[in-house]
Amino acid sequence: MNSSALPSTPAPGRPKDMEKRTAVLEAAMVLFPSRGYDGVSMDAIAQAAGVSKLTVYSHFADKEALFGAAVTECCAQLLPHQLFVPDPGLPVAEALFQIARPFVDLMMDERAVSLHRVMISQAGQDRRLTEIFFCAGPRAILLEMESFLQEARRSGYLRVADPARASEHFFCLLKGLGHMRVLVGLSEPPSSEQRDAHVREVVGIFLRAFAPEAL
Amino acid sequence: MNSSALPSTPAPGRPKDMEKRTAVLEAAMVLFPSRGYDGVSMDAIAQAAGVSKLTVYSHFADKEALFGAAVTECCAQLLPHQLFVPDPGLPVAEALFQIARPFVDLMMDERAVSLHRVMISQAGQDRRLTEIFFCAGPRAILLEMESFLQEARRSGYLRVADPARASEHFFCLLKGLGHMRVLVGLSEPPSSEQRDAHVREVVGIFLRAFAPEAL
DNA sequence: GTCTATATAGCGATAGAC
DNA sequence: GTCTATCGCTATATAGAC
Repeated sequence: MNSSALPSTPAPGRPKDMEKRTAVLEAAMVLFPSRGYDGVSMDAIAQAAGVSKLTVYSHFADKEALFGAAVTECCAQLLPHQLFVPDPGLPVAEALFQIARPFVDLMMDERAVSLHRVMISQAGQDRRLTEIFFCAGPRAILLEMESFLQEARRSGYLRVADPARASEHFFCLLKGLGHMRVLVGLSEPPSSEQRDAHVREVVGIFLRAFAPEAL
Repeated sequence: MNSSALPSTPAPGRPKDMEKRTAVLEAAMVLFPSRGYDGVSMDAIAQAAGVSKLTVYSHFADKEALFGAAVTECCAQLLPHQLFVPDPGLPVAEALFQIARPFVDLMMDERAVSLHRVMISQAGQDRRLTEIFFCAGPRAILLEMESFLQEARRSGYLRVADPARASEHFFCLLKGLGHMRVLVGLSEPPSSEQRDAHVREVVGIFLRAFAPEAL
């Protein structure tokens, strides 16, 4: 598409183009989650990016388009961070802990919390964007867990009739009331020790519910 | 305070006062949760209430005060609706179902969902308001469940070391992924049959995790 | 392609008539 | 106590100079 090797006309003038575009996008990725869609103006984004407002409009059609790009990029950057795959051959309880502990850290991450807030506050506005968020976030994690549970069932370590549903239960327990409290701004994220204790408790419940042998 | 029996001066002119006040408050209780704090203007509230904008300002100091009153009233109207007390003498599984089923209905109630959305989107704005919401909502339900679990433990029907934590787990499982999907606007609330099945599954998990005998 | 300056519109909150 | 009309401010989006 883009001819980039012509000496005379090296594509009519776009050297700093991408730099400014990413500056704008990065500013939007910080401001939108932290202050909400209505809470941040195009001026604020332009100022934070160190460019003029019209430069923002030259790269993104309007505010909604910039918001969509920012959310999409946030999803992409937050998730692959760590896709919870436990070491093979570990006892089930340990494997579950290795999956659960980074998940709790992710859920308490300030950026993830802000992203949740802004997606919830924009519910019903842009369905395609919601699906992007959900598929890149919750859905991806759930699928990872589902395949782990299928393997554990095949090996006889767990008795899960419906791995997809069991995955939902597991992560809902992990989020717990703590996530809700942080989401509404009532609590600070828990300490590392509190997270450890919480994860251990949840893993215990999950095992009592789905382990083949009775405790 | 208010002398209401003087024939000559029946309190200098306040007959329709409360009527308009409630009209304004009811309009705010509908509009704020559905369109968000920034999404609704004082003009819109005045128009929906059928009064002038200055009438709104005569009853509520500013937009924040009106928002606070609306949220507080929403909490009061949504909760006492049904404070989940099961019939005494019922089997534990049945009692849990009687607690859980109306809770799921409440969580899927459009007004409750909208209230969640607006509280989450306003996180960090007004801490006192957040506490009003949390105490009137989640906290009240959790305390009810906690006392039920204490009684069940005393009777030997359940083996819950920490009733408060077990209550959290129970309701987090009940909310499940479905609540999240509705919250972000990805799914419609589930059908009555789906809710039944979900509640039965969660009660089963809870019992396998906390019942004294193994399944 | 980028910036300063501006058009247009809507917001929260207020002043004065009845 | 209630309403019409308006101020002051800020937002999105655009027009013209370099």
